[in-house]
Amino acid sequence: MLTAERRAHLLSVLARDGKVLAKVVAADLGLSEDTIRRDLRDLAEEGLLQRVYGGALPAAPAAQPYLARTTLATASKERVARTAVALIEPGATVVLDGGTTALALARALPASLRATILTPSPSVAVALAETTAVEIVMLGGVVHRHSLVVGGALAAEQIARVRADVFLLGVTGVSAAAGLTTGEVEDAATKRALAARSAQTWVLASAEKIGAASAHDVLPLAEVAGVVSDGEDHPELRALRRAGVTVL
Amino acid sequence: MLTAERRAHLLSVLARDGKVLAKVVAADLGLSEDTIRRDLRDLAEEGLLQRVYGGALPAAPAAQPYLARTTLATASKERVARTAVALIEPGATVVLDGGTTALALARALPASLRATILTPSPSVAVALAETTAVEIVMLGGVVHRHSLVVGGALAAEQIARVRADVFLLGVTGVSAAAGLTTGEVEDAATKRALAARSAQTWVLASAEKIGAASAHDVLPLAEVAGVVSDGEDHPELRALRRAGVTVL
DNA sequence: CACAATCGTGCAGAACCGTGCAAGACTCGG
DNA sequence: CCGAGTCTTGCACGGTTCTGCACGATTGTG
Repeated sequence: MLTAERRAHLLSVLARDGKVLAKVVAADLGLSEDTIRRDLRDLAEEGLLQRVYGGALPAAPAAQPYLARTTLATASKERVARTAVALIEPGATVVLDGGTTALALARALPASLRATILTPSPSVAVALAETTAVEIVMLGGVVHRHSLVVGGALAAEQIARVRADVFLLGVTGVSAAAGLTTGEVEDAATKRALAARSAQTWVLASAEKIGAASAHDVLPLAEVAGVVSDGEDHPELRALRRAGVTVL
Repeated sequence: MLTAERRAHLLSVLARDGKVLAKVVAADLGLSEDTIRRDLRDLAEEGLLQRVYGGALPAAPAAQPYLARTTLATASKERVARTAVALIEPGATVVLDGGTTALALARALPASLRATILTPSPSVAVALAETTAVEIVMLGGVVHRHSLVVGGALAAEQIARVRADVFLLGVTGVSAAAGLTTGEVEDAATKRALAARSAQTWVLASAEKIGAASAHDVLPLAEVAGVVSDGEDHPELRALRRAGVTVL
């Protein structure tokens, strides 16, 4: 029996029973417990299982690497994401902003979509790499800790050389009165720059953003192609429509 | 019996049983184990099977050597990460490469560390943002799907304007004979460029990289300040030390 | 606290590996 | 047909890796 075989057997027992008892497996395979223990030690070293007294258990649920903190996408954000997918045409060059709604959109993209997606957000880039086959261009710059988006001179310089078909913009406030607003002054500048270099700008705004206003202006509503939201019956959405804004 | 015949037989046994035992096949064919071993070695070199102690197994589904591992930082990588933390001095400007070992390092950094960390990897940037207070500079460029690292002209251009104190380099192979190697040709170029712009380069190499060689040369060992690894007693590490390489 | 199960470690024997070497088989030009 | 060169094969040797056992330490249990 080969070492690799034996280890595969250990892992399959683990998968089947949810645990491995060194003693039992040793008897099953006709080997000494020492050998099994050594295998378990090595497998634990590789992170494939978790060693415990008497045997082993499945590896600790490998602490979700990223976005553990980034709050999970709410149902509202997911609805917005699904609607916004339709805005991305095959072959287009798209700028996908940062933020949890954009992240939900990145995850909602069909795996087969062919497009080029530019993003200022490392977490969006990771999500895209994991779940889609699009070409991903990461903007460089200083990473803003709270919003997880790049900014600064380096980002501005790169943005100035970009030309995109669609910009999917995330903000923290959308209101008929205040327009589009966000909480970070520097993010606002980056978003404005991205909008200026894109043929169309669509706003991704989950329900709780509607009617809200934050500290820094991003753009007036007149400069965007429309807003993607949910919760049709929200009075503020009606106000936006009356003001001539397209709302999906 | 012709060599080609014999090898075809080995592969068919492998396909039938899922494994090949050198001893058994040698007896079956009436040949010495040496001959079989040589065949297995050559077939493994061609990537048609995977050599293991005692025989061979089907070639590893070389598919996703990166992403699958992204989630699990093995104990070895974590040890390397903890050792490497000492290389980052407060206030320094550090380039932290991509890869799982670098990711483990990002997570191992003390939350209070003050430093500027430049990285070509979105996942490293996310990890740094989540667990540390360092200033994070994300390099821009096309995100390489497998390695989760940026590359291309945009990245090269930015790197050319960087000047860092320390570069913590991740590779997939470190050997006294082949030097530092990695699996992606473009990543190799990016890593070289980063090394060229850093005062010191240290290699992060968890145990399984030691003695391994991949397809593309990154740097000769002479051009790095040292290698951070674990598994003190590895013979290849002794060889590296004899060759004058600093090993932590 | 006492007892049993389990663990880690050191050790020796066995299995396995790579390498060098020599004999034989094959190839190819003359 | 012949001989030089190359390739293949089996063997011998030294080194490495794996495995089971012994022993003392550690952990779990009543």
